[in-house]
Amino acid sequence: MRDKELTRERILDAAEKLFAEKGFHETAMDEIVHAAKISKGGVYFHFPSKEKLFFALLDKLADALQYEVQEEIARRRGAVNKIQGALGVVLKSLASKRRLAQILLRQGYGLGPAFERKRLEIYSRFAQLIKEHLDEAIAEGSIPPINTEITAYVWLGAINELVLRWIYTGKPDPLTEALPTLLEIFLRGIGYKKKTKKGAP
Amino acid sequence: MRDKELTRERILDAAEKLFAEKGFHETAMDEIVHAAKISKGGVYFHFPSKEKLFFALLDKLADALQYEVQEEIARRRGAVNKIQGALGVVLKSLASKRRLAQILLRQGYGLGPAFERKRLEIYSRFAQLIKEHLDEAIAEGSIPPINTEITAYVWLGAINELVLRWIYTGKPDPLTEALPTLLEIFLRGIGYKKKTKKGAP
Amino acid sequence: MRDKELTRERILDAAEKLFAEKGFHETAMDEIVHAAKISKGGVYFHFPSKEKLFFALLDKLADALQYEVQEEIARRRGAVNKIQGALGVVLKSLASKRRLAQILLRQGYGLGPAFERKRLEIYSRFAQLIKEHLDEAIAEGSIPPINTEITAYVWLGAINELVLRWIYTGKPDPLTEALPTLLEIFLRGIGYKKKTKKGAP
Amino acid sequence: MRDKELTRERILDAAEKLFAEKGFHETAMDEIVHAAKISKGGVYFHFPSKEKLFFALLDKLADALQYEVQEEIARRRGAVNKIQGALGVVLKSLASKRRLAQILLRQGYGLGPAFERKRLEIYSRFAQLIKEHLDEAIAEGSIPPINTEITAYVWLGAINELVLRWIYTGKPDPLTEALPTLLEIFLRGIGYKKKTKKGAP
DNA sequence: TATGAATGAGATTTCATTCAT
DNA sequence: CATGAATGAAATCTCATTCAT
Repeated sequence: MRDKELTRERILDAAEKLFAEKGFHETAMDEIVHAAKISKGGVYFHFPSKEKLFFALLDKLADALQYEVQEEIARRRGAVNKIQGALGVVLKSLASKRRLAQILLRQGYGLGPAFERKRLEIYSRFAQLIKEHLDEAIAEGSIPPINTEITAYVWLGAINELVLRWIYTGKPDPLTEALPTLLEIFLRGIGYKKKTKKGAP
Repeated sequence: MRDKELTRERILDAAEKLFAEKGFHETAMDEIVHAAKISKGGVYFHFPSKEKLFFALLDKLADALQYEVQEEIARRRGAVNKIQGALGVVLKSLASKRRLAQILLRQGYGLGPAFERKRLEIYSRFAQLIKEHLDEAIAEGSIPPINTEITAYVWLGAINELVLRWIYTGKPDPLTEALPTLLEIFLRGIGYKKKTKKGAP
Repeated sequence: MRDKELTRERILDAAEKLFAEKGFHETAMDEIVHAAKISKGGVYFHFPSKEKLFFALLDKLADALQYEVQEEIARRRGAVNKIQGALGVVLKSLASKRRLAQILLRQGYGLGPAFERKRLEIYSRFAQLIKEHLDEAIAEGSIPPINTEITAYVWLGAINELVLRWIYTGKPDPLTEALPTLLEIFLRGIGYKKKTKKGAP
Repeated sequence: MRDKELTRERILDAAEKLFAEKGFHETAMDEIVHAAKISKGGVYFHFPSKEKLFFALLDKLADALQYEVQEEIARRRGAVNKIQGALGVVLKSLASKRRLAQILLRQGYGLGPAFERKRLEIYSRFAQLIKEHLDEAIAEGSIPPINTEITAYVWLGAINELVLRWIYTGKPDPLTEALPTLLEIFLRGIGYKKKTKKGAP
């Protein structure tokens, strides 16, 4: 029982490392088998195919990130504040876990319909999260009405691109240095105006 | 003499169709050979490898799009106006040429370092274009200072994601329906304020 | 477990037959696969490339021949006598195993540097064997001093050429008919004088 | 007319260089075409196939070497003396023209029956030359009777192996350093006794 | 004579997956 | 649960040769 879980984890860890470094097609099952110190049959016992293994990994990573984000959201008050916190967590997480970023943001494109569906599903989870709080912010009156669905995808895409660029060029260093500009663009983009201290013009 | 160019085009056309439909790895050279009505050796005479063929295609498509964008930019006056025009052209182009979108935005991720480098190179061309005009807008005083490089990538990523989603879900239909929201978010995000008619409050 | 070894042998046997008959380049992996009654992947499981398979075969054959030679050497007394025995064994072996001769003597030339290095390595094993006993014969006083290294290669080359000619022209028939002349040339060449019965002039 | 010959020579030169360096199979017609600064069709105009080109080259080189050898033979008197001169010329020629050695001695093995036939034909030319003078030496009474055909091939093989080893290991350096040992082995091998000055025992 | 684009059969190699042990 | 030898379809790429210009 316990061992079973351990083996599964070992496989997922090996897969995470290799998929992140080399991509899905460039990684051979043999390599995963070797890195996980298990046999071929062993991997196929736990995961029925390479594709399913990849998807299981995506789910695992997305779940973990979503969990962190939701923790942060729960910790904060106010829709816009929650959003700011969430963005910060995402950037910090991706910055500190390069592999996570590589797999979640880079892999799963152009690998055929099944892969794209999976990616879309995962992204829509996060888009939904953003959308909800944007809708809440509008309801609160913190920001003017806007198409929150499009906005959510705009934000996801923006983050995706910035992180990808950071992975490859190393800029900005650290990645989180982009956070203030990003927040400025995002919040201004949705018409949010910082509350000024009393007596401001 | 002339025929040489024609054959090259025929190969590129076949490759464009197939790569767009099925992706890089899912497309076999045999299929391209067949679709282009040429022999295997013929393809390899013009392109030394499948990868090089793919890159040549990316360049060709990116060049065409960039050309359209720059035409539009040249046609307009005023940095912000140019930017608006450019975004419109990009969205319209991608909307009307699904293949272009599929190849430029979807392929080339997670296919290994060489592919990512190429994608980065192409994206940076467009980022540079955006950046230049943003800098100009700041110089003109049309918008307040901002990190224009990050902004450029934010925009590219946002467009990328929206188009990808459109390709898969068909929403929004038509894609260009997203343009007003997009412009609103983008322009507001950079602090641009629509010039109000004289006498407005 | 045991089967693994058997498969390996089956592949090597098929390769021996085909390489001997048709040469390295003229033999397709497909033919070996078919002759060995195994799958393509099966061959590649045991040998990572056609070249490596060829080298493994060379080693196997050279090992076997060397073993026979050393057995004969151990069986005899006296350096010159050992040498005579060894030459006899080599010629008899090559004469009775045409394939061995074809592969060891004919293949591996002009197939690129890696092949030549291998051939050189194998030949130097036999050259070393000859050299040792020549040195011993000198030490014993059976023959006058001479450059034994050059002599060893001279002998190898001579045998090589004779056997090659025999393979192609069938002359001399049988090959071993050349043995007396060969021994005469070789032994006289190193200044060895047959011990004459007592009282000879 | 003159140009035709020049082009032919340019092709042969390029082929000589490449075949010597990389071997027959490793050398692509494209490379020869490029090195000879001619077009594909041009090469095929002068030589109907790659194989024929190779054979033409072998003939050219063998002819040149044979010419040198015969010049030397004509210059000397006495069968044994002629033989000594011929061996010296061969070794000096091969030593100074590495390419010649590489092609004449290394190539043409294991490349299929046509190649072997060609090699045999060329070697038999030289074997014949040696045999003739050995027979003469016997007729002169300079050496005792012996199987001169076998002896001729023994010598050829010995030279072949020594030169091959020199090409790869660089030893002996210079190659001609092996000449005295070689002559000693060869001449002693055929029972030749150096004429001693008057009054020798 | 010369060119070089085009041919197309064929070669080696890869790799996800299976299954007897 | 685990092993790893074996499968076999499929993929990319090579290259001697041809032929219209």
